[in-house]
Amino acid sequence: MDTLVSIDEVGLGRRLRIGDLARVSQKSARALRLYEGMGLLGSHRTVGGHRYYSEHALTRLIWIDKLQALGFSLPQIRELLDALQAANTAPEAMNRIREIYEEKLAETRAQVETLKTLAGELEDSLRYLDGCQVCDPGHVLNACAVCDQPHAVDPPTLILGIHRHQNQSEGSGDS
Amino acid sequence: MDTLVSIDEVGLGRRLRIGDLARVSQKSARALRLYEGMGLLGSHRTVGGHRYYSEHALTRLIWIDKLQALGFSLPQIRELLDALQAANTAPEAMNRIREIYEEKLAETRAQVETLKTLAGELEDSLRYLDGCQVCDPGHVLNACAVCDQPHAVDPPTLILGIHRHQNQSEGSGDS
DNA sequence: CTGGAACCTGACGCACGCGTTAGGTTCCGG
DNA sequence: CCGGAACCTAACGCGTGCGTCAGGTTCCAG
Repeated sequence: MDTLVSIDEVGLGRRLRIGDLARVSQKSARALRLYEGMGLLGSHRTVGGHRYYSEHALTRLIWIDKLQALGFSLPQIRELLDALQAANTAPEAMNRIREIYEEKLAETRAQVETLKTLAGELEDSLRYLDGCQVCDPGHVLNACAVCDQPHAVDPPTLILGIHRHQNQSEGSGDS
Repeated sequence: MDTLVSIDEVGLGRRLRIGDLARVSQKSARALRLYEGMGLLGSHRTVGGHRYYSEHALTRLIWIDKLQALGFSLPQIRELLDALQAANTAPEAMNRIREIYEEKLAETRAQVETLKTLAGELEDSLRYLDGCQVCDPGHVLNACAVCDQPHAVDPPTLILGIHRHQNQSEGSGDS
């Protein structure tokens, strides 16, 4: 069915080649080699030097992907793994993970709030622009520049920033 | 022409020097010059070449900052301004803005959902790690590697990715 | 008028996460 | 056994957003 190599019957686990893993993981082969070079992902090699991966590699890649989405850089992910290696006992290692995850959780929640706020500002701006629908279509941009027609509300920040007067040269200052 | 009048009394309002603007905007002077070079921010110059900004510059910078937080790159912000310049009528310009903002709004909402999901996974992982608290402190990392103690639930993805066996070389034995 | 702070224009550096040749080797179905 | 697809390493390139000299000029309080 799949282009996946003949695997199932082998019983030795899934031996994915780099192209296969790239496909299933949605990463490029380049990325996989990079991750390996950075110590984020292991591989086996054939005598000829070709990489082979077990199915665990996919788990690892999904993990990496999520951490990336959470804002970890690859070096940071590396540090996380290093911290594990450095730990002598399992609880010690897990506590390190816990610390990092807790910190990231707080960051992520904050980021969610930030984005929600910004989304709200986008909504405000879009609502504000509804007022522009009624502008005279012949209204010259320069004469309007974010519309001097009466609006129900004050221009949101995301609109105000667009105002003329800022780009190359302002005319003599005047509101 | 140039209303380079010395507006002493206006005080804090107008005529900011680059260092002043940098302070109030939380941007570096380097960034301000960069923005200007990219056409995102205008300035006046003294005869000697020093930059001066009106208070509108701060509005523009706040705008830029929010767009950056929304994921716009500086070139994209530039394009946005270019699109405005290219528009002949105000409604045309505003419709362009509207399109871009609507698209970004959708993106942002999606991003919020993604981050919420990931935050949830972090929470799951932290809860899971609670089970590790009871591990034998002498538990050797290699013998545990994300703990082989009984947990109430299955390891979340953000924990599974940590499992040993992936880094440099796997032992051939599957676990 | 003067001195030191602030500013100016290059220009190079850096961190990040890959993409993309280039030139050669290996693998595997037929 | 063969040929083309897939793989290998090495190395340079790119887009993004600045930081950071270096070397010189300007501004303004005193």
